[in-house]
Amino acid sequence: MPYQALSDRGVTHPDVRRANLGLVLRHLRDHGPRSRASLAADLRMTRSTVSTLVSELIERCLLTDGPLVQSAVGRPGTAVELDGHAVCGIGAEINVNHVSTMALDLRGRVVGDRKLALDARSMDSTIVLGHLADLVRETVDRLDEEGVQTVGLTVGVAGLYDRTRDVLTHGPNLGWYDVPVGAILRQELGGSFPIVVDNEGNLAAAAEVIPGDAGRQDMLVLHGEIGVGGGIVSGGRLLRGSHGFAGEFGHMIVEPGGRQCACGRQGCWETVSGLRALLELAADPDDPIRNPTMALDDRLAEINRRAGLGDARTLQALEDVATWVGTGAAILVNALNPATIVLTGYYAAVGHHMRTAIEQALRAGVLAPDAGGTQVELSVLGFSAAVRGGATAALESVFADPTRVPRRSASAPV
Amino acid sequence: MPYQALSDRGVTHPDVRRANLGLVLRHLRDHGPRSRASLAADLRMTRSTVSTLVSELIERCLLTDGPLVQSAVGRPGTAVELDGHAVCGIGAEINVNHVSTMALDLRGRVVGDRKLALDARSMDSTIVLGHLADLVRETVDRLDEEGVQTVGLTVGVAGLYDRTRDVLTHGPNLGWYDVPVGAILRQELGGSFPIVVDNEGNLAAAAEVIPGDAGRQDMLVLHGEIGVGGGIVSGGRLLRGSHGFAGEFGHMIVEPGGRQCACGRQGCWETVSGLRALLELAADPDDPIRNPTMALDDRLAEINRRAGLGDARTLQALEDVATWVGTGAAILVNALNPATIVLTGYYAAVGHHMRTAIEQALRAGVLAPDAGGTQVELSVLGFSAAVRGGATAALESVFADPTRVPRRSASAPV
DNA sequence: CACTTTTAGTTCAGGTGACGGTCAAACTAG
DNA sequence: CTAGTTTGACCGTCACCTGAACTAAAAGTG
Repeated sequence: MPYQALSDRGVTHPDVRRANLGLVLRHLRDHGPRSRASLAADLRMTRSTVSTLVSELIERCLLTDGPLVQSAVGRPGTAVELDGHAVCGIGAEINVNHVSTMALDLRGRVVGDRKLALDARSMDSTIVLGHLADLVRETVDRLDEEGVQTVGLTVGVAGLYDRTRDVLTHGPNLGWYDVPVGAILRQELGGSFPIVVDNEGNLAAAAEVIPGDAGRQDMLVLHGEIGVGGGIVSGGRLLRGSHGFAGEFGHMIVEPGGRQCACGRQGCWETVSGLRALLELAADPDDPIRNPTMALDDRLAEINRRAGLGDARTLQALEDVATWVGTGAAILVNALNPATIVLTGYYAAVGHHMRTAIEQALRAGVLAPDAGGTQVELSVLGFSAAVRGGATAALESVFADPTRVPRRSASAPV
Repeated sequence: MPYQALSDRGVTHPDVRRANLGLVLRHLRDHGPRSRASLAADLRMTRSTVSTLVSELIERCLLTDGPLVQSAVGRPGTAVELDGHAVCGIGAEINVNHVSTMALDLRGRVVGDRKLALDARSMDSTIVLGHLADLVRETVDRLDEEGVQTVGLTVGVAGLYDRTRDVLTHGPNLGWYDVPVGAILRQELGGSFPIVVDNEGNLAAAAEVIPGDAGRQDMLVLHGEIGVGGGIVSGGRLLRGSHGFAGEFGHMIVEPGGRQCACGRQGCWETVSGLRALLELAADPDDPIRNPTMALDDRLAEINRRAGLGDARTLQALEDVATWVGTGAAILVNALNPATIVLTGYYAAVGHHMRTAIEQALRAGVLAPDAGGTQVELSVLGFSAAVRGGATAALESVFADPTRVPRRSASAPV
């Protein structure tokens, strides 16, 4: 009989410890550094309990004592804060024209950032994954020399990733079908840290969660490039669906009998809200912004420039596309009632010219008054959202169970 | 400073006890009666721990010793099973033409079922709620005399119920706007058990969850009547959205510029997939099945009869509507990737004639091959789904924390 | 039939870890 | 300098899970 994950198992005393260690760690992440005494007040624990928890977290190099904090009267407390110097999580991304990695420390700071340009379509998948493994190995080894332990790797791929079978079933952009990405990478990199593979859009969505921000716990994240995708966050957690295929918004049919889509269907949302629709509306075929060899950032900058100058055609194109974005988003808002819609990808770049029309279409298409209170925001993460989300997901395991990081010698006094 | 729910608080030893008591209770619910020893094996706890947990649950009248079970060799164990005789949860529903309640015991058996016909539109909301409170009070008092304690009431209303403000903001069917249903009922009924109000469609969706059935943990529940609504279940939990407005599928615009909807928009899904669309396609205005005074069940039975006899117009109408149901469902399946779509309301009644066309439209409209593995099923709960879901939701609090039910004297030996 | 084996359920000592009280330390206010 | 306040460490107490020992009840064996 194969290993079967039991639905649940009994809670033991070490579980209590784990839960409380995680609670302290997450509280410091979500609400910033503070003294042991205020931690105790916030978390309704006794000061003695917090003291032992904090000292254990310090032994595990996850916290450090910080500056003294004085509050009105009494003995000042010593603030404790997250220690970024012991562990990191790594996020990676496999795209058509590059593979890249990003390492984040416990505080969410970038401590490693690699990118390798390649043409994935012309190469075998194992070769591409080998290159990615090299990038990861270099990052891990370098950080290891600095005493930083890698706690996990989360890889984002463009396509349908079946999490139940751990296989990329459909990666049309990469030309990959039924590739067991996770298994191949685990073989390449060994088992010193867990390796998880997920859909790129889902990871980018996860990156938009801001711990402690109520408006960022129920989100619809819309990612626009040539294709349109994204993710759904509910109660701070990513909604993946039964196989992990959730978030394929681009192929919702919003206009039956509408424009032909690359997927073979007609009227998919991305045919009217994707980057191609915007470019075709905004410019003639010989216009430089429709030159595919030009860098995307530059083309978007040019669109912004023209819109800023009041160019009628550009503004109209942005408005038309924005109306479709809002119309499609309204469908999802009726179903999901998110607190926030976060626009990423090219939407984030030119979104300030689209926002009004999006919000208008949203109010028109959502049953609940005022679009059910849903706010539209532009992402500030840029195109690194997916790798950042991957690294964050890897770090999440430490916040969930700090005992995954081994105890080291207590802080050596100098 | 008002009471502020802290994001989290420390885990204490009594919490361990609570968690383990709940674990045992839920395991018996999900997997059926079994001996203490097999509980220990399933939950990875020691037999001694299970023994104390079980005896505490018996003291709280939530479990009883059952028959002996013999397995091959060795001493037979005494199975323990859920005891239905101590507590119940109550679900209620406020509809245009009736208010109703249903009480379920811990095993999910119906121990009370009341219904009062009334015309809600012609009455003040407080009067209607007074009638509902009477119904609930009678049920609670009767059960109380039998020694059954009510642990909670969950009320479903048709309309947009804002869970953050605890107010029915928009109830067009009832003609209710900004009615604080929860507060009114709490005043009527006193505070002896918690009262929660939720959207009817959401509760009906929650009722479709089958504990322990993997295919019923990630669901899209579609409820068809004149309007179309439903709910989303993710990981066994209802997705409510930031204000509780999730699940308003009927007003997704699936056909821009399409048929006029009662909500004022054009092309809403319910204009092509609701009961009215089916009736108008299937029969002329003077046909008895379009007679609104005739009971809905009878009209649906007549449609089934005609379809069964092979009537071309009826079959074509069912197929046309089913194609729209599948087309709209495909939009949501792309976004959510549920394991199962459960059809309720009139869909459940005539769904066996719609299923093929729905599945075909689903496969055509979902990016993932084979509709992402999503299965279409017909609900067997009928029109009582919402009250049943409400009662289940109320009982859930006991499964989450069995210590909510007080200890009584140990089983009196006769 | 007595005896061994196997499984079930209870009892009790032991260990983990949170709680609560005490106390020294460190600061402010008068 | 003294009184008052808050912090953080230390320690006894208590809740509750674990594991070993023990009894109970069945089947199999000679």
